[in-house]
Amino acid sequence: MTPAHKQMTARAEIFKALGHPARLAMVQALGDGEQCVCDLQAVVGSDMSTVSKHLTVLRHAGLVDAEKRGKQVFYSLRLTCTLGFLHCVDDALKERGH
Amino acid sequence: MTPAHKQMTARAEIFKALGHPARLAMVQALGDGEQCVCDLQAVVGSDMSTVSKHLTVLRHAGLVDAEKRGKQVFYSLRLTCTLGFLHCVDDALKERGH
DNA sequence: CATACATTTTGTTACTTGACCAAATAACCA
DNA sequence: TGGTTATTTGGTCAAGTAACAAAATGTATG
Repeated sequence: MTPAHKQMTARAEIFKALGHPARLAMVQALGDGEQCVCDLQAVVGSDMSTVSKHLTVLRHAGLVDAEKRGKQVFYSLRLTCTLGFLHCVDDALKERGH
Repeated sequence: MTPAHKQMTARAEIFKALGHPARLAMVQALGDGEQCVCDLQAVVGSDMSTVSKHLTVLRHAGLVDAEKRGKQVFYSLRLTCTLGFLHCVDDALKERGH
């Protein structure tokens, strides 16, 4: 694998991690500050185990950080520039709406 | 499906489209200006039919535009803010490298 | 120590994706 | 028109992804 290809693969991991509605919703929620898994489950509404797996994907991609405090695990947004790009994406989607 | 969920799904389409090394490489190449499919095939090095399918994904996501001129089809970058986010992603990856 | 609680891990199953090949379309040229 | 080039489409198959349920882990509290 060439270095250029390696770089593209590393980048793609990040986009793949963001390429799911539930994970995007969680990233957006984390824009307001850290949240425990239970909070995020309330946001996306799926099974807790499913939510946990989604968070693992985001964590491995380096998009979020996890910190255990007591019984709970708190997640926070690491790659905050994602929020800015989300904004641009939304503008583009809005335009297409008409 | 709630409107919020619908919005997340629409966003996710865009990230999914970017979640592949070949498609990212093509988006980056298009940052320099429009390119025909043959140029993009040279960039990613896969079968032309594979490249064409990748471009279909990018087009459906609204990330690129296509215009046929003569025998060739020229693709151009539509969602140019992607390049800025790519830059931020690269910075994050660079940090992690050390 | 036993129990309850928050989260993760491990199956299992259905579904989606990506690669290549071969065939189809579309535009130009002799 | 017949041939050549550029691109897309359809088929097939292996690999990856997502959901839920059940079991496992780790941490506080009675």
